[in-house]
Amino acid sequence: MRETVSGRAGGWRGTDAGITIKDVARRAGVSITAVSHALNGKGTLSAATRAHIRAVADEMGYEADALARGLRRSTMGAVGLVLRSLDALGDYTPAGVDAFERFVGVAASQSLARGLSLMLVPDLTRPPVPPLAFSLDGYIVTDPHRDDPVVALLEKRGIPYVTYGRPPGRPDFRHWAAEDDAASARLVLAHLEAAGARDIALVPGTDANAWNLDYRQAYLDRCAERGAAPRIYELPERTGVEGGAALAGRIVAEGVPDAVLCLTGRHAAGVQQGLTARGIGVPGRTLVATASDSEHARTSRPAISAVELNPVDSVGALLDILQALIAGEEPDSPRLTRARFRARASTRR
Amino acid sequence: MRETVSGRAGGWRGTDAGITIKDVARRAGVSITAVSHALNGKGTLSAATRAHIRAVADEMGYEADALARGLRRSTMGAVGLVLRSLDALGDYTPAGVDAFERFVGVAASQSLARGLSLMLVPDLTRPPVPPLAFSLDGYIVTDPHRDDPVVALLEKRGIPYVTYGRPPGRPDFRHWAAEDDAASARLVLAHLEAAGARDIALVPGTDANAWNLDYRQAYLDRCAERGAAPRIYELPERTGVEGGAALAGRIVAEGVPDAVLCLTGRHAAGVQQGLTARGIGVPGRTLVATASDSEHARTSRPAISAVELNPVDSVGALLDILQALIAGEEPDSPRLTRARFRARASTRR
DNA sequence: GTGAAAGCGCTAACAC
DNA sequence: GTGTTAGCGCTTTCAC
Repeated sequence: MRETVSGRAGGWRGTDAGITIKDVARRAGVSITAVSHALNGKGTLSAATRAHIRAVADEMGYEADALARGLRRSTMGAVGLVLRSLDALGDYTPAGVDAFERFVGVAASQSLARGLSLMLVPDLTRPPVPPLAFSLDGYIVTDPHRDDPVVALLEKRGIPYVTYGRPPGRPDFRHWAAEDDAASARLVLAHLEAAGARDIALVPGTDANAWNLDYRQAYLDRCAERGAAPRIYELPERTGVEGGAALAGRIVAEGVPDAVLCLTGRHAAGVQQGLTARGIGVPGRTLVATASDSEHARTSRPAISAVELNPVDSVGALLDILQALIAGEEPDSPRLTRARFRARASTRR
Repeated sequence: MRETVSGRAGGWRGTDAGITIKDVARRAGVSITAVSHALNGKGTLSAATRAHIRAVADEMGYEADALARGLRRSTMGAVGLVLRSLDALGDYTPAGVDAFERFVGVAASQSLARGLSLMLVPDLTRPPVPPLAFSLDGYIVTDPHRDDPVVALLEKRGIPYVTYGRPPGRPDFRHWAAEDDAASARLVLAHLEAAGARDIALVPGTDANAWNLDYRQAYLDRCAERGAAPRIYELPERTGVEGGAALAGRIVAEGVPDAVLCLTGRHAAGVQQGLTARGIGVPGRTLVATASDSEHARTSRPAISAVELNPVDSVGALLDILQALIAGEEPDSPRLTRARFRARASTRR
């Protein structure tokens, strides 16, 4: 049947394209195997045949069908991105949480530069599971928490994945990259101390991801060093600005600290609001800083000092690792990147 | 061969999963045809068989392979997103251009809610073309410009697509949605007039997309109505804040207008900076506003009044249309959504 | 009402 | 060196 242009796009969708390997083979006067080998640099073909086939294929504008190729156990040229923090938040577009939007943008552009497409995938463990989910070449999972089911699923399926932020409780897992949170924490704390703060309160989130855990540990270490009593106020990420504002009351009631370090920008904005509303001046009476820069931090008055993540380097490292894994190589990992501290008015004395 | 669990994941990747239709068929004691029909609601099966097959499939955790299914001309459950403005900018993560990051986030979350995956795809007309690009069910193309090659390619391929913003020069094309730019333009202009502005300059970008064109037209209409002389300063989008700052010199040289309306937030921030640097007070001496809210607009001092886009409604409309197209139905389109004007200090008298 | 069989476009053994 | 052939997992005629 069908002796003209064969294939899906031929009789299926449009008018053009849908040129198949068959068409190229016929036109080049060779077998489809030859075409496949020529275009994939496999097998043993004479340089001449190879060149000829390539020329014909180019001329016809042939593009191998990714589906058929994928079906044959090759790779799809696409990786998935799962944002666990947003899964946890239950909202994929929370206002003012631009760190993730930036991460997505950077991930998309860098994937592209490496010839990969990026597919945004929601929590893989909850239906409806996106059809292509298990056909992707690999995954980037951001901020997995302890015993993360998404990680477990990928593991079970044998799908290569890397995590942005070490998966807590998995000391043997090495395929991750992240900013050096412990170093960032020391940086902020040193800055606060330099501004005269001694009694520093920490406001971490409740997700059990490496970010929360590592900051907390660095904070505790510092307290131990200084002989200071730790003051930790856990606050669920989802409570946002309001949660921070409400928490300010409790903090004040227990004695105004010299500084408050909030892990999320929204909490920091809320805490600062709450403090100010209670007559506690920032940075006059106490300092406020956040471990993740966000629009809320930048637009608060005074502007809130913040650790600015480094999505460009982190995504680059993650893709390096992931591509190595997909290629079956042993990646050089984990990799730590450097975040920057942005001193703003909220900690300026 | 292979009488255990067959299939790709079986002998290919992991340990688990990769349950194929064959496995289900064997376990249910029926043919694979029966399984296919039962699970897709096709063919003529007895209710009992159907139910039994479904039960077995569920129990086994069977998920049809999207690749194989796609190969057989079904749908992939995934749509592509092409951001033309960013293609034009040559930078997928420009600082402060958060409108697109928001759009991506909203598009991802809403697609998910409809059981679609979203794949970010770069300029389809430039190699390397992402392998899956032509296998996707449809596309959302944002801000296509006149004679857009991406649109032409999709058209030629017969791939369903919708555009965010009318494709200029294609009056017959109806599969688009967007904020009502003309209405937004009138809103801003009316606001500026209410603040006493009579001589208003317009700073559009140079991309020939509907957004630039429609604002310009609305502006010209207003000038005609009022008998005012139009003052238009075209400025390439990519020039960003610096471009705006530089332009301010030219604007001042030609006489300080009562107000400047910039289409991009970065231009507005730059123009305001440039004006201020030249001793032209904002909002004292002249007003500044932008047609697209951005971080630059919000964080400028004074904060710049801006039209805030409505990605939630727009993306919803786009997906409605796209899903209808994919289903072969005639969609209800085009659809206009409502943007909001945010009055800020830069236009407050 | 049910199932055998023919592919979708491609890759990879394995002959020639 | 090159081509034949057997599938990947699925959908879909078309016999039974």
